[in-house]
Amino acid sequence: MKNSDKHEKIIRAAVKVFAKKGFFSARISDIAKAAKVADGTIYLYFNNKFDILISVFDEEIGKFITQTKKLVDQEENPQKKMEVFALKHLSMAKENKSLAEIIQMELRQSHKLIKEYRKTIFSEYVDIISAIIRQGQAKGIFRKDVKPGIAKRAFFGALDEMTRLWVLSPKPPYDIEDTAKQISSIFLQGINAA
Amino acid sequence: MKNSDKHEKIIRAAVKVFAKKGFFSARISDIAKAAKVADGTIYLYFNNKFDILISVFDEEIGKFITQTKKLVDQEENPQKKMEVFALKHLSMAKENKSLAEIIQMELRQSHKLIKEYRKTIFSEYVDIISAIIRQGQAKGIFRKDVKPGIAKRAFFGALDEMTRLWVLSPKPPYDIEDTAKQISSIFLQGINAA
DNA sequence: CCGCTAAATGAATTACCATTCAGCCAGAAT
DNA sequence: ATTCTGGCTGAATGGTAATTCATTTAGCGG
Repeated sequence: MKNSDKHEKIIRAAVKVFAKKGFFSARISDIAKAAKVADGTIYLYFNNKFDILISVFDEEIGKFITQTKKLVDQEENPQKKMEVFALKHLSMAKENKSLAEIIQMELRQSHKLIKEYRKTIFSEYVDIISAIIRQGQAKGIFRKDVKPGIAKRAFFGALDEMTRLWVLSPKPPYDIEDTAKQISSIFLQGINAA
Repeated sequence: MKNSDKHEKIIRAAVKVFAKKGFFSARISDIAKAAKVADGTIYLYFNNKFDILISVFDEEIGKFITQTKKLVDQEENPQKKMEVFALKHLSMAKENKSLAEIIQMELRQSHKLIKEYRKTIFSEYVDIISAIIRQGQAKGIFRKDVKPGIAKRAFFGALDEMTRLWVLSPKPPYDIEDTAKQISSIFLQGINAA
C-alpha cells in the first residue's frame, strides 16, 4: 500500500472502461475492478464520476497538444508542417486507440462543461493549423482568398473523420501514412497559390 | 384525445429534449412534459427510451438523405454536384439545428446498435460523395491518384466539423453559403486533375 | 510489541428514473 | 340514460448504480 500511484492507476483504468462502454454506461465498480482498487477508493482521488472523465481529458490531451506543437515547430516549410501535423494526429489515434475513442465519443457530449472544455482545448489545437496557413499565405505560397478560420476546421475535420473510421472499425481499412499523405496532398493542392 | 398525432408530437419533443440535454441525461418525463402528454403515454407509442432515439434517426435522417440525392442528381457537372452537396449539408444543419445537434452528439455513442446504425446510414450518405468523385475521375477532371474512399471522408469530415461549429456556438461565425463555397473550392482545387 | 495514523475497503444507504398498470374519462353505441 | 371501449393518465414500483462511512488494514515510530 505504498508506491503504485492510485490516481494514475485509476485514470488508466477509466480510459479503458470509458472507451469500451461509454461514460454513462460505465460503472464505477467497473473502473474500480479494472484498477484493482475498492469502489470507495476512487472517491479518495476523485470527487465523482464526471470528475474522472474531466481528469482523463486534462491529463492526457494536454500532453498530446504539447507534443504536436513541438513537432510542427521543428519544420521550416509550411507545407511540411501540415504534413507533419496530419501524420502526428493520425498516429496518435492509432497508438492510443482508447483515448481516441473517448475523444471521439465523450468529448461530443452535450453537457455544458464538456462543451466549454471542448471549445477551449480544441481551439488551442486547431489554431496550430490556422497559424501554419497564415504563415504560408504571408510567404505567398498559399491562396490568400482562403479563410484560415474555415480552412483549419476543414483540415481538422478531415483528419477527425478518418480517426472515427479507425475507432469504429476493428480493422483499419487504410494505412496511416497513406492516409496522412493523401489528405495533406489534397488539402495542400487545394490551398496552393496559383 | 383527438386528432393531434401523438407519435409525431413525441418525436418532435424528443428532438428538442435530446438536443438540449443529451440522450442519457434526458428524462422520459422531460419528453412527456415537452410533448404535453403523460409519461405513460410515451410507452403506448414507443417500446422504450432507446426506441425513441432510433425513431428520431430513422424518420428524420432518411428524408434528408433522399432529398440530397435528388438535388445532386439534378446536376450534370461533378464539380457542381460537390458544391450542391456541401450547400445542402450545411443548410440542413442551420435549418434544423436540434436534429443536427443530435446527429453530432448521439450518433457518436459507443452503443453497439448506434455504431451499426451509423455505419449503415452514413455509408449511404457519404457514398454519394465517392460516386461523384469516381464520376469525375472517369471524365478525367479529377486526379486519378485520389482514393475516393479517403476523399469522401475528408470532404464529409470537413463539412461535419463546420456543422459542429454551428451546433456549439450560439452565433454562427460564418455565413452558410460562404462556408460551403470555400470548402468546395479548396476541395475541388485539391482533387483537380493536373 | 504496541499504539497511532492514514489509506483502503466494500457493504449499506440513497437517489434517481425507466417502466408499469390500475383506474379514469370522452365519446360512441345501444 | 347507460354501458362500453380505447386512449390516456400519473403515482407506484423496481432495479440500478453512485456515493458514503463504519470498520479494517498497513506501515511507522517509540
